[in-house]
Formats: sequence, structure tokens, C-alpha cells
Amino acid sequence: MIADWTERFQGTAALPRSVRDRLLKEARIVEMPKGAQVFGPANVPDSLFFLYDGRIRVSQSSDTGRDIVLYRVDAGESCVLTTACMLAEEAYNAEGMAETDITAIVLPKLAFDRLVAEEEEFRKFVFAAYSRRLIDLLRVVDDVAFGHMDVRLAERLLTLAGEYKEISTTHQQLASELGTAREVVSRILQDFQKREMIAQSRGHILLLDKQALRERAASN
Amino acid sequence: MIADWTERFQGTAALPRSVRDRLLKEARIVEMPKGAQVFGPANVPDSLFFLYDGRIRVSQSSDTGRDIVLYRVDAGESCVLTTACMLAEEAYNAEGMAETDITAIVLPKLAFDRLVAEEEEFRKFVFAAYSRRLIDLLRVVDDVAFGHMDVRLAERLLTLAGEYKEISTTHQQLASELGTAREVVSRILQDFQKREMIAQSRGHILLLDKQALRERAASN
DNA sequence: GCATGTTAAGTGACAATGTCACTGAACCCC
DNA sequence: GGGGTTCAGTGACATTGTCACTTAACATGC
Repeated sequence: MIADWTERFQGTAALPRSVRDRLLKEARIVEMPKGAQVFGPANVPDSLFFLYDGRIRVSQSSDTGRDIVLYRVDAGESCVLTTACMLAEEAYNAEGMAETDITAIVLPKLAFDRLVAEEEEFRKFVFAAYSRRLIDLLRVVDDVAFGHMDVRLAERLLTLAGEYKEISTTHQQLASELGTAREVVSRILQDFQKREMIAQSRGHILLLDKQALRERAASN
Repeated sequence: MIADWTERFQGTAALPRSVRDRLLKEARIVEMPKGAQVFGPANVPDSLFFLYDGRIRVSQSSDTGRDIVLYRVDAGESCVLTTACMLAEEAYNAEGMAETDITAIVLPKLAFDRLVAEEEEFRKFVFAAYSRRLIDLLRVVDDVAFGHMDVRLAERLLTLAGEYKEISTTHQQLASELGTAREVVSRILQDFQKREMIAQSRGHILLLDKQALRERAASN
């Protein structure tokens, strides 16, 4: 159980005790299992989403069946794309998917609006969240429009591995990260393998030479 | 001279007279000639930008010299990317360029913040502006990652022409719209020409068969 | 007029990426 | 251990990106 989730968010931790107590009453705590769709074209929420724990992957699908990951929402962040979707009339096809089991705080639209009006700290938090996502998307556009696939893949491998050396993922999943086709990922990974930067087995990739990958990720 | 610019914007026209009068005092009116850089990496504004008249093209540049247009800001809209840029620490490389002579209203950050706090109408306007841009960027990502160049080019030709039949632009400029290379645009336009969808002369494109272009733009 | 420089557009070769249809390999489960 | 399923490898080809170059259109000064 969660004692006081308002501790967890930069935008709420700085608020006066009275406001936070009100929030605790008004918000709902939601848990979802890994793999659940948090939001999507058929499932547009009407509230603000704070991610208390876990990670959400926000991706976009083409009608030809290819996917691309736009960004990830980590614990402590809010997911503003949902609020954007509320306002948008147009059809769009972004979806949020729970990448781990998640715990989220759902704040009704009305409470959200009042909070934005009354609390400067919270306002800053919300605008920062929007800005953060705009910047994230600028980065995606830059990568997709101008980046080379081997560079992007090297970069993504390092990100996904974090401090570890092994990644459990399929070529198809990597392709869906980058918005490309599986065959392209296979080709590039084979090249990486030939250069002994990685080793592969079904569903697993071992990063043998992170330094070389970092160099590749920084090149071009 | 502008009599009362608050008439012009959805977010300000609905405000009480007293608030609008205060705005008229606090905001500054700025004019810029066609071709001027409204904002950019070296020129980050610290205020909210309302575009009163004209049009701004927001584009992103790669370090290899290619460009892509992200969206356009029309009269009556605000440009929130500037506010996003304020908050972002990271280097980004989007720039806003006056596509016509423009007249803009510059609202100091402080006045902006107070307005967001006090006026629900204005708040709605600001959030709608953010959402609009997020959606625009989603569209760009979708196009670049999954769209075919001939389709995108046909679409862009129709948009740029509007109700007219002729466009005055170079292949290079079209390439910079779409984030591709001039040679690619030349190739595709030659194909369109062969099919008698367009006619070309140096610096000009005549749309002969808009219907065919629309079909191409809708295909794939 | 004409020479000259500049910008726009065309061209061919090649590399990188996307698409398709298929094969082979690893894993799962009974 | 057989049979189905998912994952990865392969070759052919289409599209797009890159490079180095040529040709054409326009602008300017004489």
C-alpha cells in the first residue's frame, strides 16, 4: 500500500500539507499488470496520469504494422500525452503500454484544473512535463529523419542494457523500438556480431564491447 | 496599428474586459520582416509568443545540412515550442522562421503565469496549444518513419498550393520541407511530370491534375 | 547584344534501407 | 521424439540517400 504518494512527485511534494491531503482524497490509485494498455486510440482517459511506480512505453503504430517507440514514462513522471489526446479531435495512433507492473495515480480533470490554477509549483511541474515530451519528440524526429540505423541501433542497445551486459529481446522488438523492419535489425546485428561488438542467441543479445558500441552510437 | 489584439485570440477574446485591458498594457507588440528568425538555438525567448498576423515556419536542422518542417504557426495561434525551449536544458535545433512579415504579441513570463493561474479560458487555450503541437509532431513522426516519399510530396504540393494551381519553390526547398535530399525530390517530380500530374519550370511547379495528386497523397 | 557567374535542375553510380517470399533453427509442449 | 510455433537468416529487388558531376536558366555588367 502507498502511504503518501504526493511525496513522490516533484510537482506535489512541494505543495502545502492541506493541499496534499485534499489530493490524497480526490485521486484514485490504479494498478495495472505488465503488458496492459494504459491508453490508446480506443481508450482515451479523461484524467491526468501520474506514474507512481513502473515504466510505460509510449509508441506509435503505422497501418502497415510497423511500430516506433516515442518515449518512456518513468516513475515520478506524468503522462501528458493522454491530456493532449483528450483535446485532439483528430485520429492519432499512439498508445501507452505498461512495460512493467505499474502503479499510477489518476487525478480527475476537475481536480487537475483547480490545482493548476491554485498552485504555482504544480503548474511548473505540468508545463515541464509537456516541454519534456515535446523535446523527446523533437529528438525522435531528428533520429528518424536524419539518423543512420546502425547508429540508432547501437544507441538503443546501450540504453536498453543500462548497466548490464545482456538484453533479452527479439530482433522484431528492436525493430519496433526504432520504427524499422526486422530484417534491417538482423542485418545490422550480424554486422555487429562479425565485428565482435555483440554475441547473439535466440532472444538474447550480449554486449561484448560497449566501448565500440558507444563509438558507433556517437558516429555519423 | 493594432486596436485591440485580445479580440484576435480564442484564449483572450473570452476574458473579462478588465483582464484584457491589463494585458494590453503588459504585452509588447513586435514586428518582424519576412525571413527573420523568430527563435532558434542561439535565440531562446523567455516569453509567450502570440502570432497576430503572418505565418511562422518551425523546422529542424540536422548537422548534415538537411532540414525538415515540423509545423507552421498561423495568425491567431501561439507558439509554445518557445516556452518548451526555455525549460529544456538539452541542446535542440528547432528554429522558427517568419515566412511572411509578421506581427506578434509578446507576453512576459510573469504575466503569462498569472494569466494561467487566474483565467480558466486562457488555461484551456494554452493547453490546447501544447496539445496541438504534440499532435502535429506525432504526425511528423508517423510520416517520416512510415510514409512514402512520393505520397508525402504529393500531399505537400497540394497543401502549399492551397486553392491555387502554381507553387513558386525550388526542389531544394521542397526537400527541406520533407527532410529529404533534393535529388529525391527531383526524381519524384520527374515521375509526376511524366504522368502529366504537374508541369515544371525553374522555380515553379504547376499542378495540372490535382485529383491525381490527391489520389497519390491518399495512397499507400 | 554577349560573356560570365550563380543558382536550379538533371544524371549515373553506388550505398543504405525497406519489402517480400522463403528457408532453417531453436524452443515448446505433449 | 514428433509436430507446431516463434525467431532468425537469406537473396532478390524497390525505394531512398549520397556523391560527384553536367547541363540549363537566370542575373549582371560590359
